[in-house]
Formats: sequence, C-alpha cells, structure tokens
Amino acid sequence: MSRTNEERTAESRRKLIEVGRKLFGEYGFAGTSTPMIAQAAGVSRGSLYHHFEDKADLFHAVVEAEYERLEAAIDEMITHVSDPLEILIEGGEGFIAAASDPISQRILFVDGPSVVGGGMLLSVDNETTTSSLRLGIEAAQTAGRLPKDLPAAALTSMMSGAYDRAVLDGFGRDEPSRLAIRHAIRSLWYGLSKLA
Amino acid sequence: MSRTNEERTAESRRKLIEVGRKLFGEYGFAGTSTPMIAQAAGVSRGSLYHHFEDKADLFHAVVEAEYERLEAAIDEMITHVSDPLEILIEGGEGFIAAASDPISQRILFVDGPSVVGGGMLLSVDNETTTSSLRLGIEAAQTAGRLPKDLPAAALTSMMSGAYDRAVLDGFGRDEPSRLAIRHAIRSLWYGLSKLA
DNA sequence: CTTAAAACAAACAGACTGTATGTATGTTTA
DNA sequence: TAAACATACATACAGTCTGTTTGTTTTAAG
Repeated sequence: MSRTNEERTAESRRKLIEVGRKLFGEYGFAGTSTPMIAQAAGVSRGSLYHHFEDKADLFHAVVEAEYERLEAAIDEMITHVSDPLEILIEGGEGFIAAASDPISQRILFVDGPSVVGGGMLLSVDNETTTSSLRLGIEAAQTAGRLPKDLPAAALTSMMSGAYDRAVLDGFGRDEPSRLAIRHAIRSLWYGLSKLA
Repeated sequence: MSRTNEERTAESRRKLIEVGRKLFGEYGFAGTSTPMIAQAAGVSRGSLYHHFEDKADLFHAVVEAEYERLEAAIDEMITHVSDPLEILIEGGEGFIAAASDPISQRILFVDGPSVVGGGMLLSVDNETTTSSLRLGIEAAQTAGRLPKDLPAAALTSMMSGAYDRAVLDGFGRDEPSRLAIRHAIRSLWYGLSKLA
C-alpha cells in the first residue's frame, strides 16, 4: 500500500482533528493529553507534533473547523428568507441549533476562550458567525428595519454574546426552552425595530 | 509574635487569594504554577494545599470574591434609582464598569468557564449578578415596564451573556465605546418596553 | 539508483501537580 | 501547668505531561 505524501498528510491531520474534537469536547483541553490523542488517532505523538506546532495549535484547528460548521448551518437556515429582520432571527436560530451540540459547546464556549485566548478566539469568531451577524444588522439598518443611529459594533457584540450564552445555558436543548428562547430573541429584535 | 490559629488561617487564605487573583489575572490559570503562587504569597506549597483542595479550588475562591465585588458595584450603582427599567440600565452599566478591569475580565470570562466548568461557574454567577438581573427583569414586568409574557429565564440568560461579551470586547474601556454600548443597551431595554 | 526531503516513531529533559511524611505552633484537658 | 491532641505549615517524592531531539522509514527527485 503506497500513498502520496499529500495523502498521508491529509489523512493524519484529518484524523487528528476528528479525534481531537471528540476528546477535547468530552474531557476538555486540560483533561485531554497528547498521548490520548495520538493513540486514539492511531498515530505517534511525534506525528502530532510534526503536523501541529503544539497541543493548542491542534485545538485551534478544531475550533476553526467548528466555526465553519456553524457558519454553514446559519447559511443553510437563511437561504429562503428575504426580510432582513427575519434573516437575523432565523439565522440566530440556526446558530443555536447547531451550537447546541454538547461537544461544540464545550470546545467553543467553555475551553475555547482560555486556550485560544479571548481576543484571538473572537478574531476567528469575527470572521465567521459574528461577521454574519454584523452584516445582517447593517443590512437591516439600511432597509430601515432597525434604527440607523444604533452603533452596529456594540449591538453585534452584545447579541453575539447573548446567543452564545443562550446555547451555554441549554436553551437549545428541549422544546420548551427552545420556545422560550425563540420568544426572547424575537422580542429583542422586534423591540429594536419599533425604535426605527 | 504569637497569633491565634484563626488569625493564621485567615491571613494565609487572604494572602493566597489576593496573590492568586493577581497571578491568575495576569498569566492565566494554566500559566500560573503553584510554586509561583506560594512564593509570591510568602508561604509554602504545603500551606496552599492545606487551605485549598487543589489549584482549581483556590481559583474558585478567587472567582467567588470577584463576583462579590461586582455585586457590590451593581448595588452601589442603583441605590438612588427607582424606575425598574432604569435600574436594569444603570445596574448593567455598573457591572460593565466594574468587570472591565482586565484582571476581572480574564478570570471571570476567559479562564473561569474552563476551570470552574461552564455549569458550575454559572451557578456562582446565578447566585450573584445574574440573580440581580433576573429580579430586575421580573420587577420591571410586574411594574408593567416590560412585557409580562416574556420568558424571564431566557431573557436573563441572553442579556447576561450580552453584558459579559460587551465587557470582553472592551466596550467598557474608552469613552467612545462606553457611549456606544450605553446606546445599544438602552435601545435593547427601551425596545422591549415598547412591546409591553 | 542514489540522494534529499518529508512523515513518522521513540527516547529524553524539564516542569508541574498532588500526596505522603515530618515538624512546629497553637489549643484543649486532666 | 503539663501532657495529649489538633491545626498549620514545610519538605520530599512519585507520577504524568509537554515539547524537543534524535533516529528510522517512506516518498519524491535528479
């Protein structure tokens, strides 16, 4: 059995990220050792350190993949919505649904900040989900559905934090809490739109 | 020089928590070793492990002290406010101002979740600042300043996350961003009140 | 076919955590 | 007040983990 170098690399990285996601999500960053990861991925620790700078670097790769997954879920959710305000609401629900997976939760909201570093994590975040949110807010402002004088950056930050926390508190879990969070979210956006 | 046991204990714990706050806030939980802490506090590592179960237990004590500080800042801010909606707004600003200290920030919002564990941290949080927020929301509902059918738990969770994130994004830092976040916060609460 | 480079594996050094053992200081009681 | 005890503190140790270094195999290129 002979594989090209590119294939070997892709296969090793893929396996390490896949296994890393599972273990980091289950036992946390500190509770997951590099021997554990290497063994579960069926490679040596040396290979891990060949493909990633250190343990945090692997974690970082897992986080990026995770944000891409969320981003896709949001996009999927809003493809058939046109009203800017409804895009914000539906996109948010897509985010909550996708991020409510316990593994995502722990990686992104529990360990993420401490491992990647608050600012650095937010920079990844700001390129994906939060960027979508901000664009959505600005579009709604342009369309006159949200007050034009509202500072978009500040509102984006707050609402992004609100969504993250809703997920962390388990409001995406069962049907009653999904209903409650849905009500709260719609009220926040509708309330703002009343000020336009 | 002879001290009573109670005094010795109080002094050692106080010093360890004080030094712990500073070091955890500066270098993070993982970047702060127990030898560092013991040395800076002028005690032995044995003493640390005598007073606290482990490193995380000391961190937990630091977090609790920190939440009490925030709680006090909020209470201070709302003593002379009577309108339930204004209490929510002013209390929130007090929170942001107090939590914007970089050391608080890192301990509570960056390392806190991963060390104490998402759920466990929230339980401390829920007994202090978030509890205040929830009571404020319910009071505003009773007074007819917020919609009575709004699910208080969900809204509390979201707004609590919104405030935390505003702090983390540095909106308590300089005057322009303080102004922006102030605008966003007022808009959120006023918008909700329009639905009442 | 030989040589260079990439991928992988194994061995090593340093650091840290938590514990076990030992000492000193304070507290209770006979 | 002096022995018995408990609490506070200090030191030494065992095990584990991380990141690096050194060595081996596999692929790519001349």
